[in-house]
Amino acid sequence: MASVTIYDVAAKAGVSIKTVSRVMNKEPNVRPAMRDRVLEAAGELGYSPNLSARSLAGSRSFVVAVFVDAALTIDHWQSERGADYLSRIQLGATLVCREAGYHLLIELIDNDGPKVRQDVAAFLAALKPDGVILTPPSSDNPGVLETLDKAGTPYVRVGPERAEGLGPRVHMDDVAAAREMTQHLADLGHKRIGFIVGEPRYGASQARREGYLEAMKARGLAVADGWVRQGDFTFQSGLEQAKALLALPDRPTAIFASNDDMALGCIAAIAEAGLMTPGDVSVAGFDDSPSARFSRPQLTTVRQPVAEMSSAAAKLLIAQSRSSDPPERPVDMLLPFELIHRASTAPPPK
Amino acid sequence: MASVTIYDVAAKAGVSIKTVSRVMNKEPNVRPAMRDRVLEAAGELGYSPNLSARSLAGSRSFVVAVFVDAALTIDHWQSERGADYLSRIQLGATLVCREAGYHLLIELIDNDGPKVRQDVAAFLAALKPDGVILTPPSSDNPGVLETLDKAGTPYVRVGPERAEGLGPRVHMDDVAAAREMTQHLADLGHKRIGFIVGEPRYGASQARREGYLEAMKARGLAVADGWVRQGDFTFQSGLEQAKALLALPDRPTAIFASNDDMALGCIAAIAEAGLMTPGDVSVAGFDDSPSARFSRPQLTTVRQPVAEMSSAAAKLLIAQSRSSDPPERPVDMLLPFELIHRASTAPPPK
DNA sequence: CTGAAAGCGCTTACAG
DNA sequence: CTGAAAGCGCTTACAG
Repeated sequence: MASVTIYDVAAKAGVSIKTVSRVMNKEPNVRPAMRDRVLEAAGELGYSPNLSARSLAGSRSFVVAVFVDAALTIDHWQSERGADYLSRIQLGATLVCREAGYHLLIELIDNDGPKVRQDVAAFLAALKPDGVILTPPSSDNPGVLETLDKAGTPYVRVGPERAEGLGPRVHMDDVAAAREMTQHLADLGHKRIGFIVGEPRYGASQARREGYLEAMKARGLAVADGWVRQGDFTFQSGLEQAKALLALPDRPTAIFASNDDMALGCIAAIAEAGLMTPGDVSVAGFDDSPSARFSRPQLTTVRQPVAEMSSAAAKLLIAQSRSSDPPERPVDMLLPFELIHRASTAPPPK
Repeated sequence: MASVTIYDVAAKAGVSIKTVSRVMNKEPNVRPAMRDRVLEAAGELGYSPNLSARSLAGSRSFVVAVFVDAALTIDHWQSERGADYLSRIQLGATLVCREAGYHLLIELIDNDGPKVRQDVAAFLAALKPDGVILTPPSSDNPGVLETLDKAGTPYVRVGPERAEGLGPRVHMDDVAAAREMTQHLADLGHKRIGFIVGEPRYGASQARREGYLEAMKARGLAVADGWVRQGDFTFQSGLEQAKALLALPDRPTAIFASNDDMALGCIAAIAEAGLMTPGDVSVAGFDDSPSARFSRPQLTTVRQPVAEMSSAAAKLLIAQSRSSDPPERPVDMLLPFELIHRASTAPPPK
């Protein structure tokens, strides 16, 4: 019960606590013999430095925080929708933290609340995390960013929409991904390709639409009235918008939905209309969510490097906290996406 | 940058730091006028007590940890399967923590590793969390439980398999849930009901099989050879075992899969065999995962109170950390499941 | 109801 | 290469 402290280890090893501290922190200037003696004593005693004491006395807390939007989280809970994006964010970050002896803290943020700045400032003052990983929409929240800057807490923005000059970011190219997926459909021979836009509050929604429009233009394909439809990232919206697309006089032979949930809705709508995917209508999604492989046919989609982005963010923050160097050149990591070709896309019917 | 400390607030309010401390901790014995003065000073200064200092000097850390299995986590990542269970665990706990001013830490545990005890002991010594939420299989890991007991750290086991006498637990009745689902199928008129068992390492797998067998027996329904098949909770295993069931001479008219992923595999297998769900074969799942509503037909399944279990666990731990009372009578909370009737189950074909 | 003193377990300068 | 002193920002007894 009574914890083992640095004094116990120092006494057992017959050295000063400062030497124990040096060994535990892998600082130089300790003779190998001393080091071994300390390590042995620490091992026998089962000593593990108290993080609070380290944090209070020193400049590091060994804690990395992830800011997650509170409203989105509650929404996911209530709607029983998946939280796949956040799971992946956490997986990537947790693994990196663990390897480095850091700990990951999940912090819920009211991005739209009137007290975001206060909340964030209070959190930073209380916890003094060595770094913060910002997930959307915190990644673009000026109040959050400024508060972090003011506190001098390093952070990395994951998948932000607004460009540079706003602090380090790790992201992927949504425009290019949507462009390539549209090209894939065009390459299969589709000329009439419909598109379902995602929830407008997410910057990614606009980026994906842009990529679609660019590719259509580049291939000289017309975008007829009613082919670009507004969804909201839910299965239901995909179902409805696909129905609308199928009801069009000159209906598309392919539908590109901005995320997998909507794409699954499209497949359901196509089946309900008595048509086949991909025989009559091809469907492409975006995300590579778990359900993309459980659908029949399996979904052609875009794999986002979500876990990789958060791993990269965690690594950056940990490296920075270790070196305490000035944040060198501005970080701007672009991670590659991947087109996953599965069974939901095929050439259009003859 | 330079943090606001308790001394700044005390100076500004013209009181001692002890009084500030009393106000911040809502301790009694402070005159309302004093309290107001302190609160005002704290507000103007934007003061937020340093958690490390609080933890070091006091007996609370305001941190609740969730133990998550490392291997499972890595597995989920690599297989790109969902981590729905863990998401729900976290959602429930995070919300409660935030409301109470606590912080949630995710800690990866090597449940099968040779150093679990050491790892856990080191974590507890370093972080001194006020409580730990154990998710399966940590909930049943003797090494983990004993280490927590030895350190005197309060914990709650979520969904453990082994019964009482092993510390507080919050769980649901898997046997009853499987029994009721089987009864539901029998009530629809099914007499030939197949069952797909889950990954054997999970205690829930056995419990669900037991519930199925109990209900079959109670209804006087025979369980023919080959009707109980071993799966592993993956879509693929559900697909394969359903194929095997459908190939049986006297094939079942209903299949009850131990989780939704396998149930979705069943639906796929039924379609591949040229049959209809539920027209020819009914399918029931277990979990109410997000994809249960994206499938066609939508899945009849069991909703587990996962978020509710972790909320309850977090509440218990926070209450205990606040009162520092002896852990009263042993906690054993049984939370209700819910049968979700959707479209994948119907009477058997005439 | 209020406060002065001691101490939590470390790291940070600073000496030698 | 090693160590003695001071201090991080709080809470815990203990006085009054």
